[in-house]
Amino acid sequence: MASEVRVRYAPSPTGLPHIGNIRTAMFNWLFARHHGGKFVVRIEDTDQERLVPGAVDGILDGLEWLDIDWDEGPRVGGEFGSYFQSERLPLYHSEAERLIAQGDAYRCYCTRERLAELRQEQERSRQSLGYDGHCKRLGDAERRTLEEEGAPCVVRFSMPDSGVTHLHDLIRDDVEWQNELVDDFVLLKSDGFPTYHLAVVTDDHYMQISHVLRAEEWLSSAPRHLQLYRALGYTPPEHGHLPMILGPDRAKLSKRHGATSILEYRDDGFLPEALRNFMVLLGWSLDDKTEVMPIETIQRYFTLDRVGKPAAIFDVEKLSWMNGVYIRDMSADALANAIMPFLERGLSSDLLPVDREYLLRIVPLLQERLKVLTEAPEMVTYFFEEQPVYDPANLVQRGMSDEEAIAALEKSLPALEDCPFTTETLEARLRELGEELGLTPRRFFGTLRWAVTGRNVSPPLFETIEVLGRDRVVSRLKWALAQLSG
RNA sequence: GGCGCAUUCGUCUAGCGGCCCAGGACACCGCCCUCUCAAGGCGGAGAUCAGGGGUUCGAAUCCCCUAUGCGCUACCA
Repeated sequence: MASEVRVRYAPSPTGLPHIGNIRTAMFNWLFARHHGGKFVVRIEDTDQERLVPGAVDGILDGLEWLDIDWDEGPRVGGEFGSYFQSERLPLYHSEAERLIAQGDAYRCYCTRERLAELRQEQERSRQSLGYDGHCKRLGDAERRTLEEEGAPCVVRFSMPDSGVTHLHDLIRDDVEWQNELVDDFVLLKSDGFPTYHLAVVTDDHYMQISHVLRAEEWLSSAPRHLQLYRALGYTPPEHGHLPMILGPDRAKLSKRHGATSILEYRDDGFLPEALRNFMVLLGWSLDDKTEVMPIETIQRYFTLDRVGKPAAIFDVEKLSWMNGVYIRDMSADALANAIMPFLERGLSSDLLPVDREYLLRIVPLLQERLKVLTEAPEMVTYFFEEQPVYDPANLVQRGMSDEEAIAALEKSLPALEDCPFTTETLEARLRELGEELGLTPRRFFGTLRWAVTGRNVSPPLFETIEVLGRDRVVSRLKWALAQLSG
């Protein structure tokens, strides 16, 4: 590629970005990293009415959490700033004025009422929708009068009324539109802010964006943008319209599809690495079998020719599976760090603070049983409780008599009191004891499991006993015995 | 209504004319392992490649039509 690759992610701070939006950001970022180019973030805050306070930080925090770094934009600056469109108004105005002077745009004084009526009328008569060009045909005198009156107005782009606009899309190949079918869209709103169309085209030009990679929902706007580039005398960047991500109901992702913001996935116990890996697979693939791969691999092989066209449905089940894969791959230390905030939030306060050394020994026991971090607190409570509370009836396993259960506990106590406390020695000793008692491992260990953890499922018994330590285990066995004989 | 895009197992996908009566993964089912739960291993079921026409010796792959889905059709992005 002759000139430098420069791509951008241009979110509008009207809310927190959902997974589809971030996936688009990530594809841009991957494209930039793959080509050794620049990834810029630009905030498209041109709709004053829909601005949501805090949205910008939410967006940027989400990117940072995913470790998607940007070379230019908010928080990092850059030579093409400002990276907030609301701070670039004079630029849009001068571009609009130029277009008016050239005859490629005109002021439109149509009221919202007239526009609404027009639309109604068009719908009624089943005509194609769109502005009818009323103000384009205003006479000079008429126009002057309105101007002198200071009538509110917008600036509209004057679309060619014939010919076709052609786009060679990097993902969808060749697409064409009849110019007469696209109406004279608004460039500048009456509040002086540009619309997306004007802002995106001028900024992409001045920020020297080489490739516009955005979601497919923008494909219909491409002819407008292409015509704008032409009228402004700019060379348009390459375009690639990425497949969209749909909710389980096949509709465009929105707030009602559960987790909306990217940060919610963090709070729901997903790892950024897993989410990233999963997201990239929505619309891109390496080959016919590789799915779990490090980000370096993804960056190395990320090319547009491996991006698919059809929209994808977001499947949380598979994300959870992949999260589990990533969890199993972590070091005990890293997992302990990742889990800590969830324990601090999910464990009852009297069990806090968590002893990190102790946690480090627990972590290997739950590592391969964890899918999402939020499951952790529930899985480890009995490691921290003084005495788990449960129905003593559970100590008597199915097919066992009360006497057998009592005997199992009574005989185990002295063994646990003097046996070297390692998984191996404990296992050898207790297996032997089980045989002496004539109990199947299933029943014997089942009883002990309840006594030790207060649960019917847990990590392997002997490991669990070792980690819990002699004092806790002995006292829990005594408690169990007291319950049964009491 | 108009315009545009899309269409391979329930879901994510491989496939860019013969390797495909279609491969992998999640989920599902079974077996093995086993002190429970997982993890892991092995196996199974699951797609007449949306439907119909062509082109070709040969089509999931190219062309046309239809259907369906989605997107756009705002002084929202």
